[in-house]
Amino acid sequence: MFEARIKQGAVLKKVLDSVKDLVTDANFEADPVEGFKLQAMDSSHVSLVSLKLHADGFEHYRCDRALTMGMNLANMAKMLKCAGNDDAITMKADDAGDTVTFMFESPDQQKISDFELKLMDIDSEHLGIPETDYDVTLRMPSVEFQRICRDLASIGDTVGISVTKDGVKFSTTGDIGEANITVRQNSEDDKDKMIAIELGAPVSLTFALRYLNSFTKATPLCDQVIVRLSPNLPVVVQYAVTEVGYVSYFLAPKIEDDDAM
Amino acid sequence: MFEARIKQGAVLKKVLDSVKDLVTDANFEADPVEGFKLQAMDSSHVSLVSLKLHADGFEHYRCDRALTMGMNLANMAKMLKCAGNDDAITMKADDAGDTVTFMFESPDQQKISDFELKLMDIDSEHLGIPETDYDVTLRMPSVEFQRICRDLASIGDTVGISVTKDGVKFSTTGDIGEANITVRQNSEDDKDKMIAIELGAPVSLTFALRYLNSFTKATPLCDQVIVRLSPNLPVVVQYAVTEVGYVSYFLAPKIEDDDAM
DNA sequence: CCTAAGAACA
DNA sequence: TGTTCTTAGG
Repeated sequence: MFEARIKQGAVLKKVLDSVKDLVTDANFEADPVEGFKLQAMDSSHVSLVSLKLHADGFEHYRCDRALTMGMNLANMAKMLKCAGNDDAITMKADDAGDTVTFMFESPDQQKISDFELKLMDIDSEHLGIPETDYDVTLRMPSVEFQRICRDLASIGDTVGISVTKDGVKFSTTGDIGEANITVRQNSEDDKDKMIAIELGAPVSLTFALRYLNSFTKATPLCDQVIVRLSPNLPVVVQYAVTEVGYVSYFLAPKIEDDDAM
Repeated sequence: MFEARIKQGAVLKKVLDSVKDLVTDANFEADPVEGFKLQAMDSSHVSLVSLKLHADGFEHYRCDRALTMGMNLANMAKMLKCAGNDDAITMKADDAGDTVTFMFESPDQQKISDFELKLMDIDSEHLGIPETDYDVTLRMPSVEFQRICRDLASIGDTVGISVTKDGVKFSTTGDIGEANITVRQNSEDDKDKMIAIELGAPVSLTFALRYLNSFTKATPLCDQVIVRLSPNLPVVVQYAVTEVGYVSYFLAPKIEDDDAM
């Protein structure tokens, strides 16, 4: 028996919106201790998404034993769209069942819905997510990161990210020309606008913008995004799910990276 | 000679928006006593719409003798869109003419427009609208009814509506799973949010969501919708046109209904 | 917060 | 031309 209730249903809706464009089918894992999580590669097997919602992030969480639930994320998202933004959402599944139920309760309890989604068998490839210290940890407003990735994608296909202690330079080149966007570290009072760089060593790497732009679907989740970089390692783009967990994306750098900033 | 003036032109615009998606061409009837009305089947001949605007709902109403005016509703809507929402609208037609004129007057009389629409000959099939007492009369916020029909249509094609004295359950089934939405009767102070059930006997019927979703195009007309149900009879979905009349829709139930709630 | 209308994209 | 996304309004 698995049952988890989140009061702010809008959070779960946003979480799903942030993964459904990247991954079509995936196994969710409900774990008695670790909570509710998902790890999957995108459909083209290039990038990787890791989602974790801690057990104690839920208003109520019960999971008798670990459960793997294979879902079509588009269909799951379709159902969650039927929840009002103020509704509480409860997910339920029997240990031996082949469905998961989403229950929506309006704040005044006047309207109660339950949506039952058929589960599917999905081969779960095991995914090696590197546990490392990164040379660079960058924090910046998630909307700003989204804007940069979107803007550069209109010029070129890849982005070079070069970080020094002063700032970050995002660069691209395309048929029509080239573009560089530099943002500086600040010590903003306003935490939402903060740009902070933790730097072990300067780093310069190149990534496919197409995937980064998919990652920014998670922008509505939180005000700040965290980007971690190390040479020859996948970049980590991480969004906090307020009070509940996080969504992280991983993308290997292009090898033909030039080290110059 | 027919001439009818309505001060709140926006009402007439909304009325037309609520029928034009369902019916392409139809005969309006102007009657000296009964007012301005329309009865028509939708283009696929499955559902039926009945619109009535009472003579005394108009600021001014003159109709020397009954007049049938065949109009293309899309074209009529196109013209009415040209009226400002605060404009007064006057409809005029000669007894022997083949056009109808819509005159729009801005509140300050600064702008006066008249649009002349060509009438067309339309075979008027006679429509039998059942005059009955219904087992169930359900009143609920029109936006909530709209939301339920839209949400369920993303899962399945038909909706089962089961009414007991406590509440109403809307259910559907589709390829990806199933869904149930239950709303409870309340005694809300706020009349707009009222959900009221008048129940002779419990009823359970099934309808095609496609048509119900067309009906909900009338949602902007008023805050509350009235749904009347009886076994083996078409459902009536009725929207009041404030102070002026109503728009009613009729749709026969699916026969393969199971009676269980 | 939710809807509807407009604008931009495919 | 149809669909989607964004924005403005209720």
